[in-house]
Amino acid sequence: MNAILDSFDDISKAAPEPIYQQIKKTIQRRIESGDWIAGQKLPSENDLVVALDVSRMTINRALRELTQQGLIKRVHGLGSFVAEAPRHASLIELQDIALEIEQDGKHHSSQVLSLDTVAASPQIAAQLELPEGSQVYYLRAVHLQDGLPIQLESRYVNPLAMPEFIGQDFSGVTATAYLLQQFKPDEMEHRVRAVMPDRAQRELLAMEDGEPCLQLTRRTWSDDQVVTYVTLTYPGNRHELGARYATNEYQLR
Amino acid sequence: MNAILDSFDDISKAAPEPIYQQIKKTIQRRIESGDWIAGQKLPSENDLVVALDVSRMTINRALRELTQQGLIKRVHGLGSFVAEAPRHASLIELQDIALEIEQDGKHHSSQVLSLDTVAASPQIAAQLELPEGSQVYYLRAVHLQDGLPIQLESRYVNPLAMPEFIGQDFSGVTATAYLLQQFKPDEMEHRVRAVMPDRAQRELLAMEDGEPCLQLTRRTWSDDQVVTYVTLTYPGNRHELGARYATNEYQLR
DNA sequence: GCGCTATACTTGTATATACAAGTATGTTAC
DNA sequence: GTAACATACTTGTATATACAAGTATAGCGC
Repeated sequence: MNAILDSFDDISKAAPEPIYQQIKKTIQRRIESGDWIAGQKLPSENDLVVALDVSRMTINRALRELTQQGLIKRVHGLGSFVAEAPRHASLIELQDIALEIEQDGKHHSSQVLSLDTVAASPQIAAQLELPEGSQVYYLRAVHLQDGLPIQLESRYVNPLAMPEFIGQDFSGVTATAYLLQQFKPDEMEHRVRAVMPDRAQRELLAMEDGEPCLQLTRRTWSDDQVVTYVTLTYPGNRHELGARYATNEYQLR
Repeated sequence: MNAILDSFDDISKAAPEPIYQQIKKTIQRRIESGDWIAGQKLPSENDLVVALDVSRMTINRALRELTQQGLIKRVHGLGSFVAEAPRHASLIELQDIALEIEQDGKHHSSQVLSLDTVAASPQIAAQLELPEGSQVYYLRAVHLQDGLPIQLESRYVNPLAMPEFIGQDFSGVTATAYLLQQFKPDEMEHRVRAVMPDRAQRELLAMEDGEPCLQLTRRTWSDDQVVTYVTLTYPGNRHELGARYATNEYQLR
């Protein structure tokens, strides 16, 4: 146990860096170096109070923030433990096509192809977690960047969750923007595939023969209901998904 | 100003929920409802101490955690302000192919096609941020899931950053796993495209004619150097990228 | 007008203390 | 043996207090 506490040599109250930060970094280094392994018990707050001659609140703050960062886990009444190593996740950001285009300094427009109430096929009903044959809203639209088609939107909406959807005018706002305004999603599922477009899609996207598409499908939950199930199809040669991040700009809990 | 403080009616010291939580939620609701707009100044800690009859440390904790969550911004000596609304980001997780396959309960194997030192083409040199014609390491490998090819890896490695790379044996560990073990990336860039494979790729991936591929390219930085630039090619009909998240499992700062 | 200083207000950090509440263990009563 | 209880140790929260340090402003001296 003393060996563990010895790790905390270099805590200095005179240093310009706050004490709680120094404690955090010390622990963080030990964990990331693999020196302390997952599940291992950390010294208790009181142990550290004695060893470092620092107030318990200061130590509490350090450990609390490490917990928020996912490096350690704390159990009320039991102690603090090194957390399992997080999955190494890399992330791609997806956002509303209209925003994305306009951030590029280009002009976005869209064209609604259809907006109807239809009976859900078994497949669609399953995706929306509704009984087969339920009435659902179905929107089809093309999004253009400087006049060139760049995204095909095929969206099913759960009328129980979004009754107003059918009456909206989507020439001005995108359905994505409208829905995000209406509710706060609490769960999302994404899939990205490469597919060959059928002829109708190829024509709508003004694509050459033999060109593939990037296809993104997304389901969005709110209140344990699937609100919307959307398939976005992009011409493979005209669009790519991507992002660049500093690795501490995002966090997975 | 009083109108703002009136929002804090429902703070109860007797409630089972901690006071700092109640304060956080109250503020969070006001911000998310659009009631308080970006840039608006919040009451100071001392204002809240008086208004809520709560210790300053409790309020400090609430505001500090809201800052960590990105909902507010605090300026030392000035005050606390409602933060700009975060971009609405949705994320896809990418991870080592070997891990992904084995988490699926399937068997991963890989085959190194080549591992050489080559002169970087202008394009490759640019991606690696090296002078044209630099010597770089070049690895090509196929990854198989239960014997079926599922990923083609084409990786360039900066020898200045990873001199040991060329001497490794990648039949046991994947290059991804090896590199992640060697250094901690501090920045990453991802792109996802749909492409048609050339004949060599099609054969390596055992694909039918006319099938598209999902192509992911990634650049990884450490110490402001590009360490590796990799292109991963997946058969479109055999693999998709995806993830499902509760929206508060990730966070973008 | 210009520059300096004093002042008031803000957030940031650290401490000492207190009590609540969860977990595990040992002990006692039956 | 088993159930109830006591105890020791842990984290979780809340308070009162103190000082440091950043920002803006008012007022003063010149």
